[in-house]
Amino acid sequence: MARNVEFDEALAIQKAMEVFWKKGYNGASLRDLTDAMQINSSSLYNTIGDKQELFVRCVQHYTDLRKLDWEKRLKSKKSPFATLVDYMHDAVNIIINGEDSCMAVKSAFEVATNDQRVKQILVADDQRSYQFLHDLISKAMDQGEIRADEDPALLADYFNSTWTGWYESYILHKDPVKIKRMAAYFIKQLSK
Amino acid sequence: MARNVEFDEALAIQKAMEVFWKKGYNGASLRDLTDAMQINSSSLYNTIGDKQELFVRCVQHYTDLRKLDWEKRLKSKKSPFATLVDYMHDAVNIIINGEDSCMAVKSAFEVATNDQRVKQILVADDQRSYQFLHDLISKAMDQGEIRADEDPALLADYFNSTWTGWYESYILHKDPVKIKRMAAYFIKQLSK
DNA sequence: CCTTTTCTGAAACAAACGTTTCAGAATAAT
DNA sequence: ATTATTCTGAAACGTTTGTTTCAGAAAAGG
Repeated sequence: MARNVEFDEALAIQKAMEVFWKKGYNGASLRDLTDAMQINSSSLYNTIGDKQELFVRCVQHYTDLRKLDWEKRLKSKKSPFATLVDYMHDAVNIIINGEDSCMAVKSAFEVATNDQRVKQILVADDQRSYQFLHDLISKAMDQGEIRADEDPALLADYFNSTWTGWYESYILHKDPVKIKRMAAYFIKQLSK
Repeated sequence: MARNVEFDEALAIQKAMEVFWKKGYNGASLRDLTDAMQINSSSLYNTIGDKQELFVRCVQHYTDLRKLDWEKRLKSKKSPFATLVDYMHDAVNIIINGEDSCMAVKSAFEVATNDQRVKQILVADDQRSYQFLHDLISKAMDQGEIRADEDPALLADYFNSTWTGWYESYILHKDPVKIKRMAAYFIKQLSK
């Protein structure tokens, strides 16, 4: 008996995510957001909610995309170690070619200490990332592709936390070679 | 022929730094800042300048403190490797016991992409950190304390970027053991 | 002590903030 | 076609933002 929502909510979230990604939570104003989403603030408040709720949805969306990527990679027909190397390679390219650093990392430092819902989403994301790495590392050890004298759980944690510093390094130095050399060193250490 | 500034500027910068450190640049309001500094905004604008200028001064102050710490450590009478291990140990304790993560890291992700002056200060800080590590690693190699088959420049870069991820990990998981195990693994890899 | 310069406190500033209101347009079901 | 319900756009809401103003208090130098 009534009208339907006019705008594409998924698309609007995507656009809002890009704004938050670039400007951060506090740096993005509601005008910035509604301009990008191409909707009126009344529509936003009627459907999604306030700024915090919108941010939560955007972070969720961001981590959903990563989840899909990991699931796809786990189905790869390459060997576990080759899949790991591919993943590392792609991640380095994202750091080097991306316009902004990882939204999950930025959000962890800016808002995860204050907003428990955001923190929870990021924790879940981090655990999936860990699981992905742990899976591949364990399999690679079983197949003798990487040395098996280390704890895969430790290696997964270590791997998982290594990226973040590379993002920071690239923000400061914009030096692709630096990142590539660190990645190569990391891979070399895993295998030997 | 006239009055002197009434407040202690160094102390005021220290207080402002603590606010920025905790809330970030965009999250800290001028009221938050002047409340902590215990000065009127007119005094702030007469002496230091606007919010951006104040932030620059705070980041500068933060990195000055780090510089002093590195200089002190370089004068240590312990061996280079022992100094490195001490440094790592202290850094882990700061991550675990500190109320907030590193202000340099937070600022890199929040403002270094927009504010060139802040970026410049952080780059200089990063280079000093690199130099500190490179010094110790080179000396430790010369003395046979760590294996000398790696490039000290690469190791210093790698070392330098490793911390950041540990801060993120601790924000999300608040797990001291996780951090300590990663630190132990790192040290073990250097020496063997 | 008096003058001159400077600093301080409180108030005010316009602009921007996140959010709400509401009349009217839109549309699904009757 | 009418009705009932919902969505949209523009405007306005009260706060808070960063910044400025200015009268008066403070004090160094003559």
